[in-house]
Amino acid sequence: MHEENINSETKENDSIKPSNFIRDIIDEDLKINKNEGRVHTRFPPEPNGYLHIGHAKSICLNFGIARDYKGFCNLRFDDTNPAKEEVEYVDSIKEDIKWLGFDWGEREYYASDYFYKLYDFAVQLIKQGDAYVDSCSSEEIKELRGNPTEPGKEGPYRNRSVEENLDLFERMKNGEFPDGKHVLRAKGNLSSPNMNLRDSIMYRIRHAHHHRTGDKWCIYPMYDWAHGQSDSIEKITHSICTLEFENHRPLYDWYIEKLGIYHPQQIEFARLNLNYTIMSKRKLLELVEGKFVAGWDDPRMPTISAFRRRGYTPESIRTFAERVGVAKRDNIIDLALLEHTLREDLNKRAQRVMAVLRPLKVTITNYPDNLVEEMDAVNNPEDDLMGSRTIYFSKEIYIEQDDFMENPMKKFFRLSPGNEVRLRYAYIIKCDDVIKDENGNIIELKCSYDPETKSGSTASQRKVKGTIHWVSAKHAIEAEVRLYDRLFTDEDPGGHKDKDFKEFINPLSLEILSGCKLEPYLKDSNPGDRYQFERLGYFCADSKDSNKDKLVFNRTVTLKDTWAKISKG
RNA sequence: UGUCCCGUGGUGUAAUGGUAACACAAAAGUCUCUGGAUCUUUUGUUGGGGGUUCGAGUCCUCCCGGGACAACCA
Repeated sequence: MHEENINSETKENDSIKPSNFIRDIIDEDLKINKNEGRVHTRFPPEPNGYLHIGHAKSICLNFGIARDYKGFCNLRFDDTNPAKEEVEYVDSIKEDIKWLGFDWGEREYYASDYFYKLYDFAVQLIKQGDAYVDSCSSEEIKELRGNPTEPGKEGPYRNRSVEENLDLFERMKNGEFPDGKHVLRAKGNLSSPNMNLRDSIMYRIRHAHHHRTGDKWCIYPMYDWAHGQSDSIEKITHSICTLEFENHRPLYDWYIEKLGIYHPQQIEFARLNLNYTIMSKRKLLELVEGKFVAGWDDPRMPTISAFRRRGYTPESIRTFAERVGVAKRDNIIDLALLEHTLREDLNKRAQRVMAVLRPLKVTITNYPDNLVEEMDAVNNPEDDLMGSRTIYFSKEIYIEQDDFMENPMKKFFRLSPGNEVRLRYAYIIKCDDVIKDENGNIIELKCSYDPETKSGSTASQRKVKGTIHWVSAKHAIEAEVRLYDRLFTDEDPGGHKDKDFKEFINPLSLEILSGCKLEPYLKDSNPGDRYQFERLGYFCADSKDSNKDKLVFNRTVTLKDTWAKISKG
């Protein structure tokens, strides 16, 4: 492995602690010594898909608070629905959190760890008359629940005796009934304007195999019943979740109070939305299952594993999570902000290298046939410690097709007939002749160089307007390069009622280039290594497909390209 | 038309009754052997009405707008 400093941690600006309303609440709690001064959060993913950038925000929030307040953050898998959950997801979630740079220590928990405890809590509520077994079908329950403007109605089973409820519930647990036969419900308030309080379902019967408890259980707790009690068991002080659970908070509090157990505080914040991106796990799963992308870690996905594979650094994602802030209003963050934090980080750390993606052969007619010159190239102008490397120059080189224009438009500073350009770290060349094939395609350029202009020489002061990158033909190595662009053409692909989000998939989101010419320095690159291809962008050796025999690079992000703006407008 | 939540430049976030700020984006310029980076500059903001106050983005009130909620999902 090239042990560049890009693979090591760099300092972030976390000397300035972020301020937000949640930290304000914690500060106030600490002031009155609530929870004996403890701060304990948790990150509670459901293992039913891969984590995405929105989860990264939540991870940074929860683990960041624990870190800054010298508290703890638990990792707790919310695995209460065996139908959707898999160990593959558990493993990927752990990997992603670690990669982001957070550590849950020994505190890896599962809601399923508490199934017995939860069962006992349920028995307690039944005995108190606060829960009952309902034998209505789901359709009947829905019917009786009413709607936001009309109160619900009492069903025929609501006033069963405690004994009968206890008996039925135990038999539910023992597997005496088929799926859907009964449910356990909280005895709430059927006319509450908050639908969540209208006898929320606590348990349903599911004869299903669970990834951790196997076939031990055939009743599974619902989210509302499992979550708050799990928080309480773990003595979580601040249970931070997203806005859609706001209406659930009264129920969260109700269960805790009825049970008389430790009362964590639920606080809701607005989830992250990114333009040109879809964040719904259901839709992401649809993209994966429908083969619209190559998998959860396809570099076009907004998942953490995809960002990793694409070449994003964990630091840049953490910085991003900090910059987007935490508040309660709905937001759509500009993708440009994420790309900015990425470039900012990569600019400081990425090894520079020259690579020609769409090669155009250039023969330097007045250069000696067999001469090879060695030149010194700076590895990172932002970091002297990264040193320099040797590059090779010879009579035949490749330049980028985009760096030549037969009929240059104004402000085109690169190569054109009769014009000069500097070859980075080498000489100034002039285009004398354009060679075309029978179809009129440009296949080669004949140029002449000015021997007096070698980089670094005292006589090299002559200025030309443009500098381009190049690779010596005889020294070049080949690679496949995958150019990734945004997956959707619409700013809000999921926001159209009349159109399916998949209609907005960008047909140009992936372009695969083969036969790209790289400077030989890259031959030892390892999967995951990140580079800046000068003047093009940041690239990362693909972690799955790149190897010694076939190098594959993913474009992480382009450099800012003011020329693209000029040439378009 | 029930309950809850939310409205600050184009996008986000801050200002905790006292000069509306920061970042991104956009635009102009500087510099440059990366049309990158750097540096400089510019544009542009408190949803509306009423009230309290010496003073309101902030407190009160009404209105307007947006979002969430009627899975045996989380």
